[in-house]
Amino acid sequence: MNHWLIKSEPDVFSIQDLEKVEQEPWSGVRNYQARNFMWRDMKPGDLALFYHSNAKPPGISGVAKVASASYPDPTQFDKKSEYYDPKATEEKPRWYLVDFEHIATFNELLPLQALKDDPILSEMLVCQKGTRLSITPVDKKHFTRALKLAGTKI
DNA sequence: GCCAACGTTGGC
DNA sequence: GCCAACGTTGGC
Repeated sequence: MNHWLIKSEPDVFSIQDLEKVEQEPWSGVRNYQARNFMWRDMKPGDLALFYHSNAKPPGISGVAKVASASYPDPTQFDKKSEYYDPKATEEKPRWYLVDFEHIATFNELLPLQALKDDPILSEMLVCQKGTRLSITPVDKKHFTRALKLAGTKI
Protein backbone atom coordinates (compact mmCIF):
# COMPACT_ATOMS: atom_id res chain seq x y z
CA MET A 1 0.00 0.00 0.00
CA ASN A 2 1.19 3.51 -0.83
CA HIS A 3 0.80 6.66 1.21
CA TRP A 4 0.18 10.17 -0.07
CA LEU A 5 -0.32 13.77 0.83
CA ILE A 6 -3.04 15.68 -0.96
CA LYS A 7 -3.37 19.45 -0.78
CA SER A 8 -6.58 21.38 -0.78
CA GLU A 9 -7.43 24.97 0.00
CA PRO A 10 -9.95 24.78 2.85
CA ASP A 11 -11.83 27.78 1.42
CA VAL A 12 -12.47 25.63 -1.64
CA PHE A 13 -12.72 22.14 -0.15
CA SER A 14 -11.80 21.28 3.44
CA ILE A 15 -11.57 18.06 5.44
CA GLN A 16 -14.89 19.08 6.99
CA ASP A 17 -16.40 19.23 3.51
CA LEU A 18 -15.06 15.75 2.80
CA GLU A 19 -16.51 14.52 6.07
CA LYS A 20 -19.92 15.84 5.04
CA VAL A 21 -19.98 14.35 1.56
CA GLU A 22 -18.09 11.21 2.68
CA GLN A 23 -16.65 10.71 -0.81
CA GLU A 24 -15.39 13.13 -3.44
CA PRO A 25 -13.96 12.92 -6.97
CA TRP A 26 -10.59 14.72 -6.83
CA SER A 27 -11.26 16.85 -9.90
CA GLY A 28 -9.33 19.83 -11.18
CA VAL A 29 -5.76 18.56 -10.92
CA ARG A 30 -3.99 20.04 -13.94
CA ASN A 31 -0.40 19.08 -13.33
CA TYR A 32 1.10 16.10 -15.12
CA GLN A 33 3.14 14.79 -12.20
CA ALA A 34 0.15 14.89 -9.89
CA ARG A 35 -2.02 13.31 -12.57
CA ASN A 36 0.46 10.48 -13.05
CA PHE A 37 0.34 9.70 -9.35
CA MET A 38 -3.45 9.35 -9.51
CA TRP A 39 -3.60 7.66 -12.89
CA ARG A 40 -0.73 5.21 -12.46
CA ASP A 41 0.27 4.82 -8.84
CA MET A 42 -2.76 5.25 -6.58
CA LYS A 43 -4.65 2.11 -5.71
CA PRO A 44 -7.96 1.75 -3.90
CA GLY A 45 -7.21 1.48 -0.19
CA ASP A 46 -4.17 3.79 -0.29
CA LEU A 47 -4.21 6.35 2.51
CA ALA A 48 -3.53 10.08 2.20
CA LEU A 49 -2.80 12.88 4.60
CA PHE A 50 -5.23 15.71 3.87
CA TYR A 51 -3.33 19.01 3.86
CA HIS A 52 -4.85 22.47 4.07
CA SER A 53 -2.85 24.88 1.92
CA ASN A 54 -3.29 28.64 1.73
CA ALA A 55 -4.74 28.43 5.22
CA LYS A 56 -3.98 30.20 8.47
CA PRO A 57 -2.11 28.23 9.54
CA PRO A 58 -1.45 25.64 6.83
CA GLY A 59 -1.18 22.01 7.96
CA ILE A 60 -2.50 18.47 7.95
CA SER A 61 -6.16 18.28 8.89
CA GLY A 62 -7.03 14.61 8.53
CA VAL A 63 -6.86 11.38 6.58
CA ALA A 64 -8.55 10.22 3.39
CA LYS A 65 -8.59 6.92 1.52
CA VAL A 66 -8.43 6.23 -2.19
CA ALA A 67 -11.91 4.91 -2.90
CA SER A 68 -11.84 4.19 -6.63
CA ALA A 69 -9.65 3.26 -9.54
CA SER A 70 -8.60 6.20 -11.69
CA TYR A 71 -10.92 7.45 -14.41
CA PRO A 72 -11.06 10.53 -16.67
CA ASP A 73 -11.79 13.81 -14.86
CA PRO A 74 -15.20 14.82 -16.26
CA THR A 75 -14.56 18.54 -15.71
CA GLN A 76 -12.02 18.55 -18.57
CA PHE A 77 -14.90 18.04 -21.05
CA ASP A 78 -17.24 20.58 -19.46
CA LYS A 79 -17.05 23.93 -21.23
CA LYS A 80 -18.68 25.65 -18.29
CA SER A 81 -16.12 24.30 -15.84
CA GLU A 82 -13.11 26.37 -14.83
CA TYR A 83 -11.15 23.16 -15.37
CA TYR A 84 -12.28 22.77 -19.00
CA ASP A 85 -9.42 21.70 -21.28
CA PRO A 86 -10.05 22.27 -25.00
CA LYS A 87 -7.22 19.88 -25.88
CA ALA A 88 -8.86 16.94 -24.12
CA THR A 89 -11.35 14.67 -25.86
CA GLU A 90 -13.48 11.78 -24.62
CA GLU A 91 -11.42 9.48 -26.85
CA LYS A 92 -8.14 10.91 -25.59
CA PRO A 93 -8.59 12.29 -22.09
CA ARG A 94 -5.71 14.24 -20.61
CA TRP A 95 -6.67 14.28 -16.97
CA TYR A 96 -7.46 11.47 -14.61
CA LEU A 97 -8.65 11.41 -11.02
CA VAL A 98 -9.59 9.10 -8.18
CA ASP A 99 -12.33 9.37 -5.58
CA PHE A 100 -11.32 10.05 -2.00
CA GLU A 101 -13.25 8.85 1.02
CA HIS A 102 -13.19 10.49 4.44
CA ILE A 103 -11.39 8.47 7.10
CA ALA A 104 -10.57 10.86 9.94
CA THR A 105 -10.55 14.52 10.90
CA PHE A 106 -7.84 15.47 13.37
CA ASN A 107 -9.04 16.99 16.64
CA GLU A 108 -6.55 19.75 15.98
CA LEU A 109 -4.78 20.73 12.81
CA LEU A 110 -1.18 19.51 12.68
CA PRO A 111 0.43 22.75 11.52
CA LEU A 112 3.18 22.96 8.92
CA GLN A 113 5.42 24.50 11.58
CA ALA A 114 5.05 21.35 13.71
CA LEU A 115 6.06 19.25 10.72
CA LYS A 116 9.13 21.42 10.19
CA ASP A 117 10.01 21.23 13.88
CA ASP A 118 9.85 17.43 13.91
CA PRO A 119 13.11 15.68 12.99
CA ILE A 120 11.28 12.93 11.11
CA LEU A 121 8.43 14.82 9.47
CA SER A 122 10.67 17.65 8.34
CA GLU A 123 11.97 15.26 5.66
CA MET A 124 8.58 15.29 3.95
CA LEU A 125 8.34 16.95 0.54
CA VAL A 126 5.70 19.35 1.77
CA CYS A 127 8.29 20.82 4.16
CA GLN A 128 10.78 21.52 1.40
CA LYS A 129 10.88 25.00 -0.01
CA GLY A 130 9.31 25.38 -3.41
CA THR A 131 7.32 22.13 -3.39
CA ARG A 132 4.12 23.13 -5.10
CA LEU A 133 2.91 19.69 -6.14
CA SER A 134 -0.67 19.16 -5.00
CA ILE A 135 -0.15 15.42 -4.63
CA THR A 136 3.04 13.91 -3.24
CA PRO A 137 4.04 10.41 -2.17
CA VAL A 138 4.70 10.00 1.56
CA ASP A 139 6.83 7.39 3.32
CA LYS A 140 4.92 5.07 5.61
CA LYS A 141 7.09 6.21 8.53
CA HIS A 142 6.06 9.81 7.91
CA PHE A 143 2.41 8.86 7.62
CA THR A 144 2.57 6.92 10.89
CA ARG A 145 4.47 9.69 12.63
CA ALA A 146 1.97 12.34 11.52
CA LEU A 147 -0.93 10.33 12.92
CA LYS A 148 0.96 9.88 16.18
CA LEU A 149 1.66 13.60 16.54
CA ALA A 150 -1.98 14.34 15.73
CA GLY A 151 -3.12 11.86 18.38
CA THR A 152 -5.30 10.08 15.86
CA LYS A 153 -5.75 6.35 15.37
CA ILE A 154 -7.34 4.87 12.30
C1' DG B 1 0.43 41.92 -0.76
C1' DC B 2 5.06 40.13 -1.68
C1' DC B 3 7.88 37.14 -3.88
C1' DA B 4 10.55 32.71 -4.61
C1' DA B 5 9.97 28.59 -6.96
C1' DC B 6 8.76 26.30 -10.76
C1' DG B 7 5.53 24.55 -14.53
C1' DT B 8 3.79 25.82 -19.08
C1' DT B 9 3.58 28.21 -23.39
C1' DG B 10 5.04 29.70 -27.70
C1' DG B 11 8.28 32.07 -30.84
C1' DC B 12 12.27 30.99 -33.13
C1' DG C 1 14.76 21.74 -28.80
C1' DC C 2 15.94 26.09 -26.47
C1' DC C 3 14.63 29.53 -23.48
C1' DA C 4 12.31 33.96 -22.24
C1' DA C 5 7.98 35.36 -20.76
C1' DC C 6 4.27 34.46 -18.23
C1' DG C 7 1.09 32.35 -14.86
C1' DT C 8 0.33 29.87 -10.60
C1' DT C 9 1.29 28.14 -6.05
C1' DG C 10 1.53 28.94 -1.46
C1' DG C 11 4.20 30.38 2.71
C1' DC C 12 5.04 34.39 5.04
